[in-house]
Amino acid sequence: MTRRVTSFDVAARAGVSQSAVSRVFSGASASKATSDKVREAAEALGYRPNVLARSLITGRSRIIGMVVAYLGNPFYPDALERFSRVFQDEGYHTLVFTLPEGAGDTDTDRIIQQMLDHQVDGIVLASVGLGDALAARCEAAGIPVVLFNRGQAGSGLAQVTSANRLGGAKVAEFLVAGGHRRIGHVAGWQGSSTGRDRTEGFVARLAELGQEAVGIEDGRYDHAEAVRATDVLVSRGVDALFVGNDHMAFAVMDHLRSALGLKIPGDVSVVGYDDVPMAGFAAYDLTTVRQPVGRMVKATVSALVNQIEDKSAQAEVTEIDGPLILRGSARIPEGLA
Amino acid sequence: MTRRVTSFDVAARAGVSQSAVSRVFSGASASKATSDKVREAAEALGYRPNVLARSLITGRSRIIGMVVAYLGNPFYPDALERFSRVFQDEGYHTLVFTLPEGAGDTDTDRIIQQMLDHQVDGIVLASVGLGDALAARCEAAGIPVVLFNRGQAGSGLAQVTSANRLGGAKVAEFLVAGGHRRIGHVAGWQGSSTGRDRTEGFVARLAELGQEAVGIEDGRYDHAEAVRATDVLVSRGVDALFVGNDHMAFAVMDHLRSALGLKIPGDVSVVGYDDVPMAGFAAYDLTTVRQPVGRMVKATVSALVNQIEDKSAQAEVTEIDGPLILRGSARIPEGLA
DNA sequence: CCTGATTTTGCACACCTATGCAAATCCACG
DNA sequence: CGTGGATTTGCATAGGTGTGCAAAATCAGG
Repeated sequence: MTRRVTSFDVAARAGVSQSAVSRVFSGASASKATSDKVREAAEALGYRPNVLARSLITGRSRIIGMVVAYLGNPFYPDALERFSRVFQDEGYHTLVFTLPEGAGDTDTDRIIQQMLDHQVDGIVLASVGLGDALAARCEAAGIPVVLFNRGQAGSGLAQVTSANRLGGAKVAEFLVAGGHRRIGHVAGWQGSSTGRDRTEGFVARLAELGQEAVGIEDGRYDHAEAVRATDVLVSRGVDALFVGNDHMAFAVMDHLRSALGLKIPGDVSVVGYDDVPMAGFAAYDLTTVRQPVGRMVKATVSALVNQIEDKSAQAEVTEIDGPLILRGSARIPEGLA
Repeated sequence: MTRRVTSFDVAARAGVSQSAVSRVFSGASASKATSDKVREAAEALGYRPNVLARSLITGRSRIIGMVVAYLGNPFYPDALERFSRVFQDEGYHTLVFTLPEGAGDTDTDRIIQQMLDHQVDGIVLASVGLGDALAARCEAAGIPVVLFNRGQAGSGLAQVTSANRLGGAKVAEFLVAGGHRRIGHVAGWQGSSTGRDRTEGFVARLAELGQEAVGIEDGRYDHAEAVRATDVLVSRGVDALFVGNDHMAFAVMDHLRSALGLKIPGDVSVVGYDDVPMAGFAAYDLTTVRQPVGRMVKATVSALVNQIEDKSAQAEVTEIDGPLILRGSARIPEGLA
């Protein structure tokens, strides 16, 4: 295999110095004349700047570390695909880090170390399941971080979520307006801010409307747990269930229909959260609160890039509102179409 | 922020030369004595070798380029997550490249160029939707490539697939044994080897059993196309459908039940391909051929790593057999439990 | 203790680009 | 043409590691 073409080769051919070549390709000042000569020579030789050498000296890799924990919930692959695309458009690339199932401190440390090794310019933490420790250490390492779909109160970290409290409230209003009087809640993991916020907004609005949940069970964003929670709530005679995310809602609906023989929404109305593509499939036809993935991703990227390019930029906290999508899994109040 | 700790700092503290430090950390020969001194000093200073500098000089980045096109089919996120994990264990990392929807040659070239820029050590092409051009150019660039879940006859490229022909044959046997006599096929994209192979195996076995498909329609691995195909086949009075992958099978089942009011498997049996997690959900309970993702991923990684570490290693072509998973979406022949 | 074979070590350079600094060039104006 | 100021250019070095080569150290054996 032939040797790589370097900036020296281009310089020689263009009759200028290596630094001139460097300046042309890094966008620094250069006269029209040399710029033209350099570009022509580069074109002829097939020259491309060596990203590694460039990163070595500038200390910027144009690589983003993306930490994910569980792609089984289809919300995340969707987000990941968009992230990759948007970052690509911004001239960054996405290095994926996967945290093992029951990730302990050792694993966390190893991941961080690996990200530091690769000198990632920024980090996206894209999973509610990631412990606070990880975020704290990234922060400590001096690398810009944005939490995606996950908050952390008082941490001073940038974060992008949907309007979870508001979303929970919308569901409460919708179910009450639908005439439900025995409402249960299979909550998102209460160890996560998204889970807690949705639950809080839901409960608060319910109270304002003069109702109280028949029961609240933590589904931990897990299929088996959600099924267990469903059993508990059904035994208390619920006529509607607000489920902490779509992924659990599918398990809940399956269980209600197949194992318990209940009709949806005849016997029980079900409302989810996320509006993943599958929610629109006829088999579920799930009424749910949409998380606007596209806008959330764009906001995350822009917040991160801001922090990278202007280290003094302070951490933004963004909340994006999403609509309640009406489908067939929950009784629809009269006059709402 | 404080300056990075370099191998010189460690050398100074350990009372040896920088090259000694380098040798210790790159596993070259070094006496026990210096090795100990160096490790101790490194520990004390918190030294870690600079990956960029190392890559710059060795020309090996320990980064794998992973090209994906569509994560909407849950088979791929599952694979991606496993890839990331297995590569991590092997000391590699995964840089994700996303190909836009209707990717033309321009996009393809750009992706390749970016992978070359980052000097990836190897490439995994993980999507049936990727054109042959991409694979050819990676090959031409002299970078080891493995096709995942995708073949390319006579290309000389390494590839890992499931036993698609055999899988198709299994479905044919199963449906015929189940007493079906009007069998239709919503095929996987016939522009891909996986799609073609499954169809071929299916058709051939059907012929051996003295039957012929009532109709074969290309579903192109797309929801809308699959629905269209279903309409065509139902109009010909099918009593069973073999669908080219689970992702389409869900759309087919939704359409059969909701739009056409047919019972599964009462009126029509449905069999899919992949056995993605969702296939086990009660709402679909899909009988399907399992693609053993775990083993396929391991085989892919091992084939790629082999090629990277021994450039003369020839491209392996691996086919992994997977079982037919019996569930409730298709009539089960007597005596098969 | 000496010799030859073997291992370990240090020196110096290569990898390729960005950038501070000073010299050189350019431009406009008197 | 001369002068001051603004731009452009080249020189030299930094960024941190791996590695060929020769010198030094170690070891075994007589």
